Amino acid sequence: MRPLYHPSLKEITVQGILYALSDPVRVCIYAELAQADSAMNCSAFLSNGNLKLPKSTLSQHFKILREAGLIRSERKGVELKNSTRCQELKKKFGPMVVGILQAYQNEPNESKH
Amino acid sequence: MRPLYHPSLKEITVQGILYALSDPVRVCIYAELAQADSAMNCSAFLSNGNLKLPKSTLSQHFKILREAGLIRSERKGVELKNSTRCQELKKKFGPMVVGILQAYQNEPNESKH
DNA sequence: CCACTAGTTCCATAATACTGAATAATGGAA
DNA sequence: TTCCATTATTCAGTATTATGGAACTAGTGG
Repeated sequence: MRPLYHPSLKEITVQGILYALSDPVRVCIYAELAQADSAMNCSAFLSNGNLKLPKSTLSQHFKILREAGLIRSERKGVELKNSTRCQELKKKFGPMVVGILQAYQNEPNESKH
Repeated sequence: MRPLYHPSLKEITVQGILYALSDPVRVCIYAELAQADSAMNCSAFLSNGNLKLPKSTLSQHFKILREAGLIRSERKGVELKNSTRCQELKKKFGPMVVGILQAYQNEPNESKH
């Protein structure tokens, strides 16, 4: 298995972030990670109420979030612990990412969780 | 030709906006419209330096921006005058859209224009 | 070593996007 | 009005990208 690639802050682009968050599943994952007080592993989303996706699809979504620079994934034994890189991103992109999260979380959308 | 559809503020969603801005061409168009002091028509982007796309493709991109609620297009004779709906969106989504624009425009990316 | 769990990779299928060509709509000139 | 130039949209074929089941890799514990 290949090592997990995390882009450096320099390599992260607005475009990459927007692309990663353009998918409903990925915003949902990201928003949940942002709200969580500790790192979550991928399989926490396997039967997570609204998200009913096979693990191969989830794995792909996590990869896209990771390679866009939105999340950090650390191996802990057999599982991956995922957390957001919000603080880092704030330094580079200002209020963009938090703005997206807030707008998403304020939205009166019932199919979110 | 069908009439141009513009969603009402209520119908505009974070997800729709993120999807619309997930494409490099569309962010480019949107950023340029946001910077322009007057409405621009579609064909202004036909041979606009970095954007070298057929008009059918551009037309599709404008449609997506419009139906996501990001821009407003008004027919003026044979052309369309496009402008952003930034002010409206600010009311509903707070700093999200402006945050995206600022981050995009601050980015030291040479292939933007 | 074997079984179990967590994620990843592969690949066939499904869904989207791109774009040249045809079409529609408008305005102006003859 | 009729014709023509201009602007933008629609259509259809092709190309690109996403999805998800099956096979696989890796770590952990018995």
